[in-house]
Amino acid sequence: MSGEQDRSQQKRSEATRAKLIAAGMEIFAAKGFEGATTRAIAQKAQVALASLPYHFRTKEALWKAAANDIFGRFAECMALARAKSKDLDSREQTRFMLSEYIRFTAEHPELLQIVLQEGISPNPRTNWLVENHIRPNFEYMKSETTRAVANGYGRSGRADHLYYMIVGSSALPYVMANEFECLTNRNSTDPDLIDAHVDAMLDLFYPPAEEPKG
Amino acid sequence: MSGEQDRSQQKRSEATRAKLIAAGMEIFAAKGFEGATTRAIAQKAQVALASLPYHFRTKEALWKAAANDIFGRFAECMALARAKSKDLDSREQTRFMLSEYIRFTAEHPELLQIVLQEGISPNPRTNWLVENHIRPNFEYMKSETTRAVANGYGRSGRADHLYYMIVGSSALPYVMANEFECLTNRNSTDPDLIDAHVDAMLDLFYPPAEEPKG
DNA sequence: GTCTATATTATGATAGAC
DNA sequence: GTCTATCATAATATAGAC
Repeated sequence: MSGEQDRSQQKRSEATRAKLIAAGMEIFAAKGFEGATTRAIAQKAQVALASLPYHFRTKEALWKAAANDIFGRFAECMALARAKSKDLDSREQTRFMLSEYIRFTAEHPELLQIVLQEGISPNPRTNWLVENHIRPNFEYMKSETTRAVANGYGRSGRADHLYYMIVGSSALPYVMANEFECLTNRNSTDPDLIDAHVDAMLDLFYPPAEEPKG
Repeated sequence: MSGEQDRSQQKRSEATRAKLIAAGMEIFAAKGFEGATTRAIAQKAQVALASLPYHFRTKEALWKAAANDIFGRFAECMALARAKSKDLDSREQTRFMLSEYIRFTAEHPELLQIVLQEGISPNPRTNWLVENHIRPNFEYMKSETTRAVANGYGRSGRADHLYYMIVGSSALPYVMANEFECLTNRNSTDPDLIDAHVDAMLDLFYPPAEEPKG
């Protein structure tokens, strides 16, 4: 029946789109927009080169689709973390959110890699990223750090510096996983290393409440 | 006289080399090795395209020359800082070294930008960078953090994480100066902002000795 | 919808005049 | 040593068969 054929073709089309987004994400993250080639993306996705302009019209449209995809996953992860931690006290909630942020970054370094690649030098994608995805997270992180200071356990100081300090110290081992391994002969995404990193980060930015003596 | 002509031509040749290195540094930092084009470099240097292969044979050789140049400046800056702070006590010395590191990064974001661009994904340049330039700095930073812990004012924890945490939180506002401005409408290299960032970093990683009470 | 084939442009490197 | 002109290749995007 043609109805079944339609559905089957639709599924195959959707699968091609998804493969292109996954391959694009990987290569955009690794090489940046200009360094990534559509040939390399199509090859990694194992589809014909012409599928890319067919599904996304341009390289830039694929890039935006990849960015939307990874930021969507990130938003889901953060929403889940917020739901999970809603009954904790303020300090423990903040600590949990930061630890989940670090773990997401370790599992999906492409997020920060794409942001970095396009945030370094002016290009048409910086503004798009900032207004569509980065600013909401920046505002959330600001509210979180403000609340932490108000409740007596957070670092004071400029919110914009604090944002970049937290992002930088959270993400660098995973963004530079390649260099990390080259330098230390260890994989920064080993569960042991991630745990140690999370502990060090929490201790640095939001140390636990001191045990009452005696 | 031909001797004078020789010297004059030698000077002009040296100037062309220097212009290519400066232009290359800027463009490699902004776009990465693969995203940078020799045409763009030659144009920014205001020399003919053919001057690049003449002086450096390949794009890769120019990239190495640019990396050597910026790491050379960095080493000079750190040596000077060490000399200047040699009479301070351990804590103040460490604080001074970190503040000079941050200020160098703010003035020369190309250093970390180049490291980032090539440290994200495996390529023939990662190893070269690590063994020629990054490892010595990593070892120095490790000795510094170890000494800080031994003397009771440093953060304990894994030295490799501490390295990436310090580098990430020091450099991100300047590496992403473009995004920073887009997001906050301020220039991260404003002297006021740099001072505030240095203060926040020192307070976070190496807080000053507590004033004795009364 | 997917493929092969191709038009067009831009790239890294080279040749040869001056 | 520097330039203009060019080669050979690889890039993005499109055309057209199936």
